[in-house]
Amino acid sequence: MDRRQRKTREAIFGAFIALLAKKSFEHITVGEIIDKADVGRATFYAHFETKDELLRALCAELFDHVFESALGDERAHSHIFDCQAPDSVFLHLLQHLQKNDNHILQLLSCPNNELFLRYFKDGLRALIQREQAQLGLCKPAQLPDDFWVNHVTATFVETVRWWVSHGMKQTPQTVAQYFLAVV
Amino acid sequence: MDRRQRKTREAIFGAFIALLAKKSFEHITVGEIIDKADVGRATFYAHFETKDELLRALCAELFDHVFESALGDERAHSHIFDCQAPDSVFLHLLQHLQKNDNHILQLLSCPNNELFLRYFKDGLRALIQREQAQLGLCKPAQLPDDFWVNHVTATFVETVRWWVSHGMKQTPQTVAQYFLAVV
DNA sequence: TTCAATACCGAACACACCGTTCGATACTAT
DNA sequence: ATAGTATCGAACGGTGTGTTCGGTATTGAA
Repeated sequence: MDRRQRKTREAIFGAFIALLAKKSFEHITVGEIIDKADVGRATFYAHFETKDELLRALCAELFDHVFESALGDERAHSHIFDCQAPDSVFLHLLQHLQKNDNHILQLLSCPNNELFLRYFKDGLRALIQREQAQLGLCKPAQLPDDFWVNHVTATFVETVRWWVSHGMKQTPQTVAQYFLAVV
Repeated sequence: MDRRQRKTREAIFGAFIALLAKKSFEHITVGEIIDKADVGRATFYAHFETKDELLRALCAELFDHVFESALGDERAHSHIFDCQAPDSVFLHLLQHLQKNDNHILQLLSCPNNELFLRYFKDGLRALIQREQAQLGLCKPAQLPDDFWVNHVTATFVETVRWWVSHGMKQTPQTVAQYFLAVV
């Protein structure tokens, strides 16, 4: 990819993330983004059709990375799926989040984080759906499968939300323990 | 209240709800609302300072009613808090929702229902926080109190969301049972 | 180094929506 | 009957969007 394209794209993402830390998505204007990114208006629209599409691209970039790396590590160190450590995937995700890769945490705790929580949840649901059997969670017998998957997913997302909104004072181990206690 | 005021207010609410069933809040314009409600532009702004304020007023009207009626019934028929029926409050809420009072269900299942789910959740959290002891839920010992309250709240909201998004094919009893099975 | 491709700039434009104003009209409560 | 008030509707300034286009600067390959 052309170096100019790359730099522009990163400048826009950077400006966007910085703005998202201060105000909600709806109140951010394209004008503000291109000012902070210091790119021309036409340039912005050459990269992203609309502000919504920019958000989508950002989420894709961020969360794909999180889940791929989570799965990648799983595949690399397959011991994670051992019966002795059924909670490791969740713990691993929490630790990954704690490292604050790519400012994900700013986004998850910013004024209105619904957008990001939704992406997070969708990605996570796919992961849980796929690896359900290996996660060592025991589903109460009478529950429909999708209800259970949705419940586990929502509970983990909610746990993360609670964690970041309380300043992440607990260790990932503690949080993982809370999560497992209720699920 | 002046009959004209009342009619206008209801016309706006009605138009707003109808539009929300078709498209997301952000994509609804004041122009569309006043067209469908058949009121003048100035009239709209005489009632609501902004579109956001209209949403807030609608949510307040809807959910206050739900929770008040839930609590009202509790207070009236105090047997609901009997130890024999610790699940009755949740069941009652589900039954109340099933009656589809004031189109709440349309809103909870419309394209982006985040707005309503947030209001629903906030109201519900207050209720659970307050009546925690009487609800017959047993909290695992080591959990922080607010984590637990948040978890129960989020789980109930998520249960309702799952229910409506799957066409409410189950009876309130069944759904209440699913909820209690995971909480 | 040269050069064609292409990314960027920036100003201008048409368009849509917002929220306000104001004089005229119609309705309501008493 | 009348004073008070809600509504109408058109018009206006302001802000944000997404597009266009001619000119400039950078890039990657020959």
